Amino acid sequence: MAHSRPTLADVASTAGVSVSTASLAFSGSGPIAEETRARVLAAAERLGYSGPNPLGRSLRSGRSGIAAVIIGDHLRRSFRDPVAIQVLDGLTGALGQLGLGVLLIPALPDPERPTAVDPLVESAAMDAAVLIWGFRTDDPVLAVLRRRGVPVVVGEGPSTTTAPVVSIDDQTGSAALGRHLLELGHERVAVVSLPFDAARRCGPVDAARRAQLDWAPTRHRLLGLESVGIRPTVVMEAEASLVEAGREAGLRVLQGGPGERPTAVVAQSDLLAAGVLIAARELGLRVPDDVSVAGFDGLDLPWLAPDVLTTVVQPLQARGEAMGRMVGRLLAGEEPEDMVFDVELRVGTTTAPPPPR
Amino acid sequence: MAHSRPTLADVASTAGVSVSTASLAFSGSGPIAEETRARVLAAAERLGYSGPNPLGRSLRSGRSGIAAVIIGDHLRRSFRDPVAIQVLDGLTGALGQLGLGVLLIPALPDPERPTAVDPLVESAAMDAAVLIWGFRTDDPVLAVLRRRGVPVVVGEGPSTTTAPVVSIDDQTGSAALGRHLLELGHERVAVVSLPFDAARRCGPVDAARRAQLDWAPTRHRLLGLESVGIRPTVVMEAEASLVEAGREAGLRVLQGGPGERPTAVVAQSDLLAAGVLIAARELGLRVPDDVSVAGFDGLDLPWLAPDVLTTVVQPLQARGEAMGRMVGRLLAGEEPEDMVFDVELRVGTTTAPPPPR
DNA sequence: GGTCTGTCTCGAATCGATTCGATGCGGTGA
DNA sequence: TCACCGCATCGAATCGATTCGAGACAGACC
Repeated sequence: MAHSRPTLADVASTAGVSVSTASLAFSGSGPIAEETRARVLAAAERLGYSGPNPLGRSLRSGRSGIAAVIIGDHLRRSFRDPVAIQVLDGLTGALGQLGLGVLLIPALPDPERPTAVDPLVESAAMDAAVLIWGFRTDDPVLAVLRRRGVPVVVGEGPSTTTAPVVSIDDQTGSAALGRHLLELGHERVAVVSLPFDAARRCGPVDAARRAQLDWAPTRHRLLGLESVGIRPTVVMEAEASLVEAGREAGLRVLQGGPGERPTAVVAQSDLLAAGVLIAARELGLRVPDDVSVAGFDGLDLPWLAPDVLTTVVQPLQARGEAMGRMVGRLLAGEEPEDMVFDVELRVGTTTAPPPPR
Repeated sequence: MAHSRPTLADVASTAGVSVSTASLAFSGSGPIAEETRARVLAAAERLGYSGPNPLGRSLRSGRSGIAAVIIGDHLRRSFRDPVAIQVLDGLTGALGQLGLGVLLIPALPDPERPTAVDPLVESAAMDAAVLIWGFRTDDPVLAVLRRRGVPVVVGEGPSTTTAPVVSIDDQTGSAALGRHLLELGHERVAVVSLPFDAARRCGPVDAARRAQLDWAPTRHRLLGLESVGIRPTVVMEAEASLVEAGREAGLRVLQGGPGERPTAVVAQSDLLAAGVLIAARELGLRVPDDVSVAGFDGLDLPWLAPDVLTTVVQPLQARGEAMGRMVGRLLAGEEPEDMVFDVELRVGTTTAPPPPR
């Protein structure tokens, strides 16, 4: 007591009341005379007691006040994508409303021990977990959380789980974009895709690779195009949703003469699309005169000015907030349904009819 | 016991041992027969017991295994800056090594109640806190943490505190950049600065505003230029370290004819510099022929290609890691000194001698 | 005066683990 | 044979709070 921080018991004895009364003075859950309360608070002030220790409180209540946000990648890679940031921002806001803090866990899969899981996933205190990025259908993280009995919300990830999923209507949005390109008259459409899985290869996709496709947004956005009858001349898998990766993929996709190369490139994210724009510029191609470029996400990319990207707008922050609210419902004992947000095609200046032959 | 999750006591009684022995089987801190241990683990497996409850463990050990990372802004604003992301990435990595999780707290100052503090800062369980962004010298967050007795490491922030600070040598780096410009022959140098404080105005800085300058990197980078004799023709404060803000400030700074406008613009971050480049392009100015532009941070900005920004490179991830290690030393009871990283001038293609008159 | 009601306070149990000191036991050396 | 030692195990205290049921007391009413 001399050295360590004061406890509620110290405060109580200083104030001349019992521990339970002192507890009441802080929590306010129960009848207490105003005068007594003031005496307790004064004693606390005097001792430099700064409120009930959260650890003791947690143990008793069984709740830690923490929601884990688990990401299957390095932060420096995932969070260079403004998409992730905005979702996270909405999520922390909504969780904050619930009184929950956000424990950030970058749960990198270890290629050498694929079933191993970050120790924090295994043992950190958490009332719920949100998987927002980069998980496989059979991800061990999911298994560990289930074993621990932690309620889980899945942001972007496998849909074949027992956890509720908050996602966007990738497929419909992609289909709308596809129709837009068809109406403009495009026949040779190339796709620069998001990664297929954690392997993060970069290169053209063949049938074998296509069969491995495990990442939900990638698959749905591809299906959307195909659903309106577009057969991509090539699907070029990018290493990550980053400008640099889009540029690299763009350079490979846009090779060839006017008769061979695609007249339109659909990138599966705005950052990839920005990279493709840069690649086109480097190759001396005019957008949209020589080639049309479209993205996905609806980011605000001022440095593309004066170009305005044709893209599919998704509600990023709202998606994060919805994930947060779903955590709340899970904790309230409900069994929420999956949730799908609508998206909207926004036509900019980067798509136009294909060049005449 | 029927409904709730099994506890160590359940496992112990199932295995036919005492609770303390069962604890030993999991923690491994103490002698235990291999055979007994196996029996305990088997019982745990049978009951679906997934390891000791972190809350109980925490209460006993007095440690939560959590380090708070506190940011004085919305995530969607701070984290759109790759600088913040890379620092955070290094930080989480280093804290992970220590077995600490990262509790992310966006502690937005409430303009109506400036002394109020996010409830999580007030009451979340944490073994240490790292303030990485956007704090004033007399920030109430710091006061609350001190009252709670939480060890604090300051990333970018007030240097006049009792907490150790991990920073970079802004001033020397800025001075090197200043000398580079002087050697090229520049006389009219404008500055596009980082925000001065949380107020986030955007506009030219007058003496009164200059006196309010409370944000360490802004001040030091300004001092560095002045220390080599550069008197900026104007200091234009930007709203945030973002491309769009840099563009806006750049448009205002680059007004005027060849004889009036600055021949060089020093932006206090690479994102701001990128915005200035865009502004110059929009105004029909060639870089570096008509105007030189320099930044700070040393980011990888592929979409500026073929330009390569002249900038001051700072070790972002290493800085984050150092902050993490400093937390470790604080927890070990040491009293670490402040830490300052060196930076390095990297000359790119965006600076050249001023145009002849 | 006695009883009842309502308000305030208290003691003790509880949350789930860790840890320290004690105990029992088989084996060794004198 | 006895004292002693080390290993494995156990019991009980402990961490810091919350909460429930019980008790004390004052005022109101019959």
